[in-house]
Amino acid sequence: MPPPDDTGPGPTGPAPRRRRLPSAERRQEFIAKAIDFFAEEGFESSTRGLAKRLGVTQPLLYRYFPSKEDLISEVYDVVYVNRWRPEWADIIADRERPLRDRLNHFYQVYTEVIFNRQWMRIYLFSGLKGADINRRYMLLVRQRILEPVVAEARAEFGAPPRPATDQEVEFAWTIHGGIFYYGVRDLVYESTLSTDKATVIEDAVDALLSVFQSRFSPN
Amino acid sequence: MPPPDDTGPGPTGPAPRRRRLPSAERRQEFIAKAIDFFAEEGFESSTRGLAKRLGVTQPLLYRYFPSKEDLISEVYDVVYVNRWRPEWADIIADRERPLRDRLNHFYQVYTEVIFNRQWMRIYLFSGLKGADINRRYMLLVRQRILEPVVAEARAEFGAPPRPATDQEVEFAWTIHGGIFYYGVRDLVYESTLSTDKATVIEDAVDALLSVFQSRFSPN
DNA sequence: CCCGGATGTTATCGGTCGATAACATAGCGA
DNA sequence: TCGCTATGTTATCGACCGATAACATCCGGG
Repeated sequence: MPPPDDTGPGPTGPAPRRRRLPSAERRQEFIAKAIDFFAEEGFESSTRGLAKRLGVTQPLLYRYFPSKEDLISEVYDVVYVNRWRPEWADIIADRERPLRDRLNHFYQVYTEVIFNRQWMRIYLFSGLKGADINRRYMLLVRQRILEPVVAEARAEFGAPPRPATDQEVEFAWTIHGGIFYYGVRDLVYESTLSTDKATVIEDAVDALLSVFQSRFSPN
Repeated sequence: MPPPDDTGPGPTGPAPRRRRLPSAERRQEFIAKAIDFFAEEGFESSTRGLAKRLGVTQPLLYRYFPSKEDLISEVYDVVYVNRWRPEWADIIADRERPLRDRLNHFYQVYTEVIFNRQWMRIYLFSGLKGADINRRYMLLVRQRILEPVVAEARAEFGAPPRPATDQEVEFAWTIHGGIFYYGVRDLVYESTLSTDKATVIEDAVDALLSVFQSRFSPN
């Protein structure tokens, strides 16, 4: 007494044929699921595994992407490029508010984007693969986030404007990396973290400000 | 005019047989090279690639390790367990010296161990594989390093001794993670870092102390 | 000197990989 | 409704994977 065939015409027909989708939608679907898949299994995982998760056959992937590496490149683009928000820089530069508020606000919304398992794992996997996309991403962080943060700290504490020194940027990296690593411990290493994100950010911002204050403050 | 055979008897004999080594030494050699190999290529790389790098045939590995996964476990042991120095805790606890000196000294010697490409990459690879060895390592860091650091900061700034709160440990993690991430950027992402390690550590320790001072200091 | 176990190698198995070719059919325009 | 093309599938290729079996040789103890 076999269960009724969902779509097939015959008795357990040749295969329940998949509904056909326009090319653009299929691509989107493939990339979205590929992010999940590669984030979980790593980029060395098989295209067959991905196809299975998509409910399609493996050769179909090759109609949409010339090679596995091309698919991975598109994954990078969606994760790194598309999720960057230009308005983050505005939050940091908004001198209507105290710098502490701005930094807390920035890290709050920034971590809303990067503190998810897919983003974190894709980032770590691609870095280990040697993809220079990570270096480009870090250059973006330095230029759009950290150097502005140093400049704003100078202004906040009454120091004359001057380009951020390497040492100052490096310290901003340390705080930034500390927050980032909190996300890694939570989402990749799955440590059970008892302190909430907002508090961690506030303490990190505290640390950044108190060091920059002692460096930049005229008194 | 063929070059003289190094060891083989015949004219380009069947294969220049590899010198035989006692079992223990061979094992050591295999594990040491496996650390290099897997650190560079990832744990998904083939045992044939490793054997090639070792100059032996691939099945020989299986005389020394029952499976690839067993070999990887030994790699973990050597990297994580054997390189941990119990005396690190002594540096932190030595109240003869100012806490700032102790922390700078500790992070100086700690990073001498973990700031190398093999350690960093093995750590990141194993974490992404879901190996709970990372969670155990982080527990070690928390108990042997971070909780003592918080306790010493309490003592240094005249606060009554009390178990470190989660929030305090989490802040110590942020600073610790910031230093760690400096190593990742240097050795894994191969960013060209212009500020030297000692300065980065000093600034990070500054940040830790100034925040704990404002929390613990009685005045 | 010789023999037997330890230390290696060659050969190979079944499975999986990325990628391609050949074939099938859904579904839209004429 | 017919037919053509885009969207799928099945079948398969050559390479590589972890692992095992069978064979070869070094070398020390008697």
